[in-house]
Amino acid sequence: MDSTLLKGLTLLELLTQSPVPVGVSALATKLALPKSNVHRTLGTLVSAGYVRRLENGTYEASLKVWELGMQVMKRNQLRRAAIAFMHALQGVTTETVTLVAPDGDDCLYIHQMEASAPLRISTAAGERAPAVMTISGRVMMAFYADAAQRAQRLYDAVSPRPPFGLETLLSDLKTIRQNGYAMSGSHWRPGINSMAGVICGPDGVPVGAIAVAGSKERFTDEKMQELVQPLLSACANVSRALGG
Amino acid sequence: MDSTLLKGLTLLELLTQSPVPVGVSALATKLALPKSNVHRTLGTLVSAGYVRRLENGTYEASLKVWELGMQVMKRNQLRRAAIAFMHALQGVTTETVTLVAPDGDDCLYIHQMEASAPLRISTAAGERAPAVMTISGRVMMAFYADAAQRAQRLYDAVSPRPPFGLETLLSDLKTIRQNGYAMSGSHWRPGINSMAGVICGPDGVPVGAIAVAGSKERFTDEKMQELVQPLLSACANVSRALGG
DNA sequence: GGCGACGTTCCATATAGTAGAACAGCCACA
DNA sequence: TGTGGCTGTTCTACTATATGGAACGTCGCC
Repeated sequence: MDSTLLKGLTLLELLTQSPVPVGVSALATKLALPKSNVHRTLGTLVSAGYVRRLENGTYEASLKVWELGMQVMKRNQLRRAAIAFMHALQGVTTETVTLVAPDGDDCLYIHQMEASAPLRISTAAGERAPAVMTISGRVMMAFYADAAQRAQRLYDAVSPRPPFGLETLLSDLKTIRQNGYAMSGSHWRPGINSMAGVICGPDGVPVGAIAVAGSKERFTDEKMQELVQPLLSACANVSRALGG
Repeated sequence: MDSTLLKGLTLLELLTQSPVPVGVSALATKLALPKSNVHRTLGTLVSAGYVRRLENGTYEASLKVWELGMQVMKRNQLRRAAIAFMHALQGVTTETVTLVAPDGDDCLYIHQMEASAPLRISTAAGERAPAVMTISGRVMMAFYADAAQRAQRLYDAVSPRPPFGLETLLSDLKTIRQNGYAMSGSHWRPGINSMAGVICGPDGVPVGAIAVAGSKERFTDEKMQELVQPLLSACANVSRALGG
């Protein structure tokens, strides 16, 4: 099943995750592969432009992966549909507005519009977090048809074990479903208030979420209450733009 | 030389460049490869998470490439060093500020801060353009030690043939070198005024450029003149932050 | 000066990818 | 309602291609 390709991709992933250039030996031990093998694979990755070889014989990922990735993101339906309405929402609040998509057990941070007073602590675009631990993830989970089963599966999958029980999660999801939006909790990052609404596709299945987050002191409960309607209408507009 | 890996990467590039999902046959003919081969390769790309198979048997690139690419970009030295000073520059002007890096014969658009009145026509982050055709590319070319040779090579490489002669380019570069910055031209995109300064690494070699661009009507010659000093100091600051 | 760890090169072996043919499903046109 | 031509997919014998151990040259450190 194309083990060579698979190995090359794994190698590329390792390099993209490494904060510093890596040598052949380190990569070889990490992949449990002979040095000569890794060396040749690195050679082809270099000749394809995905990896750069530094003068001291170490290797690092080039920007080619990023360039390809940006082409993909540029065409992303969710982002294209959401970006205008996010701008509008950004105009109403002064906090950080984030676009999130579900991806496996996690939610993936697609786009972020930083507040004028930027929120340094928050997760940035391109990162991911367990769905159970974020309001964005929760608001999406709440609106799946099989919400309860899915919640249990995701809850069991997350490690380390969350600081709350499964029952708490399930009742939270129920509340979210009733309200139509999710709020605060600050389970994921302490000191931060946040709220999120769900974006649904044509078939009513959650395909994304818009979240607003700010520091507890500035982004008070009152301000959040004022934002409920703008947030919900933004989400509704995006859902409609997607054909829902 | 790991032809399988090379082929898989080419396939991935094709998919990232395609605006719509593609079928096996189309990919096979484009790569001049047997269908069965492409089919198996697509299978491993899917199992690795880089490609998604749609229900109608067509394939499209997933966001995994983008996710990896964002990890690389997050660590990018140039971007990390420049972003704060770009923000400062953005505060002075109301136009679009762009960070550019040289990459082969092209310049690659690393980061873009949109103006309050956004400039829709300009090239976006993740895209690339021939160095000869942009002020950002020109300001970097002008400050290489072998500027003249490099200019000739890049001039000959670009197609279609530029609407200006090599002599014009060389004299332009000379002017740029004397001024310390590049201005306007609007060779690449008509109706747009633009200016750029160069960012140099520790060894004095150009490693990037900062460009400011706006519509001819709003971003007048006078406004550009006022921006020369802020732009140059921003570039100098970034160069210094890089150890230059 | 020599030990150890590094990146790199080489080459016989067999494994893993190749390519063609055959299959099954779909759609369009007659 | 066929039928022809297009999909994507499966299968298999073949051989070209990746494999991995051993040997090489080089650097830095004790």
